[in-house]
Amino acid sequence: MSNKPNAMLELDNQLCFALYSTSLAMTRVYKPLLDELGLTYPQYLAMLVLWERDGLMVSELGERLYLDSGTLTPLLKRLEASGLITRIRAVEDERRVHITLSASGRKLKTRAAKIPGCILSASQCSIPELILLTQQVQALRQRLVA
Amino acid sequence: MSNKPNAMLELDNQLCFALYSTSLAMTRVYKPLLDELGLTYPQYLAMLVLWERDGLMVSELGERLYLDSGTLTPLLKRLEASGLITRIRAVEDERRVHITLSASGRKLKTRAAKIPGCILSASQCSIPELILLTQQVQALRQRLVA
DNA sequence: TGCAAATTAATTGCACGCAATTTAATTGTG
DNA sequence: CACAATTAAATTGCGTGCAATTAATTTGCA
Repeated sequence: MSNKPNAMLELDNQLCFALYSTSLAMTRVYKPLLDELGLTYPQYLAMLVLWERDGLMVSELGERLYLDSGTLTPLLKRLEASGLITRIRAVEDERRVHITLSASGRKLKTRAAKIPGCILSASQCSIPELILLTQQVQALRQRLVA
Repeated sequence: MSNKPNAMLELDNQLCFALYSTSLAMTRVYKPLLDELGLTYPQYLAMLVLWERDGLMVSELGERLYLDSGTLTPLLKRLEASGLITRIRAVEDERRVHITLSASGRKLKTRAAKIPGCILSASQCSIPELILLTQQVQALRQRLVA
């Protein structure tokens, strides 16, 4: 910053805009890679969660992704329509819906495996630099949601 | 990362998700502050640009914000409907539309002046830490758009 | 000069995010 | 047991982002 009167209001001094514009830039880099898999970027994030742990409820998926059912329900319906997941009401508590990978949903993970390397090379970051930046941004997120 | 087989595909190892979720968390912190001004977060960004330099063309605004006319045209129409800006076709080149602040658009800057401080306190960051993180994220953005 | 190429916004269609509400099921309390 | 409170997901409505297309204007070149 500086001693200019409104330096705090300048776009390029704002962390929020750096995050916003960089996140969108990241999504644009993913786009052609995800097009090959038939996924949007938020759908890809949901698949990442399910590849780690299958059978989560919608609300558990939402906690992992910081998204609510208003966002996830239609997104998951599209993944179901694509044949990647199934949405099944829990018998023990019919309010809950469990999200389960289909065979083709599990199989897609192998095709997705090359994506992180592509992104790494596009970001032109060293691995340690990338890890540090990730941790710093995660730490900021934790302070913001508190 | 680690030596686990799919560590690169784990959600919490991904810089992209850190940026995405932190950017959304940031927007949620802004929401109540911007509600008072009657602005959405992207509208606020557009106003930040115009408070720095008035009379830009749509495409110049887009270069600053990394957004295209498909996003900006409807956003700017809403700002015009709110009475904060005017959209005027340039006489020298009628393809161009200049965005100009109205009196109330200029005046809104004084009410917005307190926002950066609120965000700073919510982010619980020291100023030097915030500046450094902003620069690192901006540098990543530059590499991604290249 | 004439006219194709390029430029600038606007439009269309789709997929998010999210606030607010609704629906359905379960829990807790008297 | 009854029934209000709570919980989980779905729905509705609005404002982005963005690809693809369109419309209007200007530029550049034969």
